[in-house]
Amino acid sequence: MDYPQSQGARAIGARLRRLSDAIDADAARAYSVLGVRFEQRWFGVMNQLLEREAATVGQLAEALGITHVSVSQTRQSLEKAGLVTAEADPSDARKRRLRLTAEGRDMAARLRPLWRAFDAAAEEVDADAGGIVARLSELEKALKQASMFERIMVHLDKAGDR
Amino acid sequence: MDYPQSQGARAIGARLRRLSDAIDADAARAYSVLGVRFEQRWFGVMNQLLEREAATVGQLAEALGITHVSVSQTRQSLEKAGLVTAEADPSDARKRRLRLTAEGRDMAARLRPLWRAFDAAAEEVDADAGGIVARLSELEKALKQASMFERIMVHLDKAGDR
DNA sequence: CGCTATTATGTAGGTGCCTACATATTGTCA
DNA sequence: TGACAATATGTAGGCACCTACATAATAGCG
Repeated sequence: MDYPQSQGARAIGARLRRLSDAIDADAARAYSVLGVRFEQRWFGVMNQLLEREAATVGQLAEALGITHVSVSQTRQSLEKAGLVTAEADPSDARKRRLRLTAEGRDMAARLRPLWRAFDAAAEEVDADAGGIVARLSELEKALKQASMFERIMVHLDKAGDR
Repeated sequence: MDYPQSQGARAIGARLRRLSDAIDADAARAYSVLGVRFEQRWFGVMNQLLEREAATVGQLAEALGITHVSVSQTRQSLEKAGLVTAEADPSDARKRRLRLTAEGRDMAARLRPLWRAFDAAAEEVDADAGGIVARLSELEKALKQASMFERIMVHLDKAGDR
């Protein structure tokens, strides 16, 4: 038994990160094997742009559940790679409308089999891990109901009572 | 239902990361409320040094399940903060022996109640999320048995057969 | 219409980990 | 004993996100 496991619940944050990093690294490796330069964070944005053709930074952020800053930064590297274009929205100069370029669409088509394989691998792993995905949903819900910070503070106050 | 949940298993890596980041941020906030400057990554190293008094970079890396590079970098910021000292091992000049300083011990003592509160909060969340910690262990085991990369490749080959 | 509040997105710097590569030390073997 | 393999740790750069702060545009109100 290694350290994270020996620590029970306390190492949960660290374990989540390491699992995430491991999965990301494996995905990167898969792209690399196909000879494709691809940033993992592009997937969410590209997938959304495939589904809806155009979207603003804010819309993507909301849809993906990340900050607008992350979307903005991702957008910049996507543009640099020629996969996405960004233009001001006609009805509101603050908004930037993002679209896949033809090259972006080609890339997505090319990666479709790989993304399918990702899906299959992920479902397999979910089954092997006793339904981790449903548990993640529950964890997200639990933290939305009461954040770790709030919980920590409650226990800290209790300790202070002694 | 937001995007990560709507994507089922495929967004597992991203979800793990976001949960991890959220928990880290909450922990950071708790330290901040106590007026303590503390890096989350210090916890694992400091806890080990409390338990065993001295340890090498390699030992800590193995115990914590992270790379020696991460330990080395953490050690450097801990030293800079005056919480840890590092000296060459008497029996092997390559090895660096790390120890908590008196200041490091004081810091740990001071944080004990907070770490206790972390533990309690984490166990609470584990219970609320239907035993996520055990599922994480199963996920770790599943990925050790067959990595995401290997699984992706298997499915990719299958797709190629069509 | 002018002012203020709100909204949209960008810049800067940071987090905790990783891989690739590098250097120095120790161990082993002929 | 010397050469080479193995071991220990460090440097550099990267990843995908975050918060704080900033600027510009729009909405709303008197």
